[in-house]
Amino acid sequence: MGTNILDELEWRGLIAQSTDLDALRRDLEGGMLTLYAGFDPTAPSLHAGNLMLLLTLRRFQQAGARPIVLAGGATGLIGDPRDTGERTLNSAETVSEWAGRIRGQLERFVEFDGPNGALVVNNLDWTGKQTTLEFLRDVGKHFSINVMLNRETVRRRLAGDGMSYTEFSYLLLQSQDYLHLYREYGCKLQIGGSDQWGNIVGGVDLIRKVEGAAVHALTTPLVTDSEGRKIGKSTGGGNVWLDPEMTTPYAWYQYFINVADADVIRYLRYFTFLSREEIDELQREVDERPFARAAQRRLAEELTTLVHGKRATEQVVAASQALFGRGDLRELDAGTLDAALAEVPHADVKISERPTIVDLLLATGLSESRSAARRTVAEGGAYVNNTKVPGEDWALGEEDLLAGGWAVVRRGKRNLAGVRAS
RNA sequence: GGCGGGUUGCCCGAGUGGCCAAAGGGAGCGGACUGUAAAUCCGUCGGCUCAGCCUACGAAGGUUCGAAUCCUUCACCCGCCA
Repeated sequence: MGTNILDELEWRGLIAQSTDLDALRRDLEGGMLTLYAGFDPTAPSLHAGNLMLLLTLRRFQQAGARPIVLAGGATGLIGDPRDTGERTLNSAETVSEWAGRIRGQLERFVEFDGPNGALVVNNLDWTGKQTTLEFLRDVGKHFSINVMLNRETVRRRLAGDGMSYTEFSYLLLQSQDYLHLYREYGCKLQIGGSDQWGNIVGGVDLIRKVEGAAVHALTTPLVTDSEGRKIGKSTGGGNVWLDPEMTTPYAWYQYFINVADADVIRYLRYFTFLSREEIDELQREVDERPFARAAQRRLAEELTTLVHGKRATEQVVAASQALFGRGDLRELDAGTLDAALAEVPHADVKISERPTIVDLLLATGLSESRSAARRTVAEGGAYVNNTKVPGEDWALGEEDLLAGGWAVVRRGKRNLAGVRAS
């Protein structure tokens, strides 16, 4: 069985911190290892940042381990403390709904068949019925306030606006989860992002104290781009979500095709299952022919296929080629335009109303307000069919229509939309 | 409960009666240069029926010709309390 999984993770750069790796290696060799990773429902969907951890779980499964994916129905009600400040509590209904949706997404990245088929659990199932007294006596007694106060996040928060008892307790809940999964399924490894290190070793300590067992912790690096932004934060600020309703497959693809040269090889290691040789080859491409963007294309295709499937990927690739290709838009036929523009925001307009460029930018959602649209035009950032629009009075006419009654509206270099005139 | 400090635009943060749609920084956005990259430079950055008007400096009310700035009340946050 795949005992070289740790070496694999190592060269991919997926190991940030760990407990005794040799001990983990021995456990991996000793039989089927069960491991888990938890995901809190803090939003209706997972985002690109969560994906790396999920894929790491999948790598372990491919190497013969049994993965447990945990949806944090309970922990999501409490909120993992972050440096920036106290979270706003979400209602129980909201968390429950989000947990359900996230659970559905989690299920897509692991296999359920076979001897090492995955398990999906929700920590509300064992935490929800626990009494406060049980919690305080059985779990709380094993945690030292002194140690907890020394945690990085806690210190930062105490130096700032403080922290509620609720969030302070989060560590105990997550630790208890690990203990529960150890007892129930013999789970001996928890993986998480490096910001989870404290929470994970909290569980490791708890298990040692109450069960006398040595279990493992492994974290993946927090992925930031070369500018220090978290992965999956689109330049607009919002997250890049797995849910196609929240981030279209086209937008997802575009996010990855725009990854900087300085980041793309790292991302290929983190997010794809390409071999070392294939990635080395792409590295050469980046070095020798950076303008070809071969690595970015591959990354975007792999990730779009992984999340949205092969068919959706073919469509967004075709759309991207049609819209970003050097060819003349007027040469595209109606079918190609229909397919391509279906992938980007689009709107219907009436040619008889002579919609101005401001109207088009607004209707397609490329601009958020008339002021913003006017500003864009004034700055020379508005284009129709790849031609710069001279002024805000410009209006769409019959002569501007492409096949199928389409016109391609663009804001800046890469924000595209379609308008269909009738 | 008492005392003290605080609440400004997406974020940080200056502003203590008019010159404030509000300094400065960050993020964002557009342009130039490029490779749908990075860096750099320039511009922009509440809304609208846009040389004007409307909304905005925790909330409500008040003083004043005029308030983010003064007064009152309220809410919330932070700190301290033998």
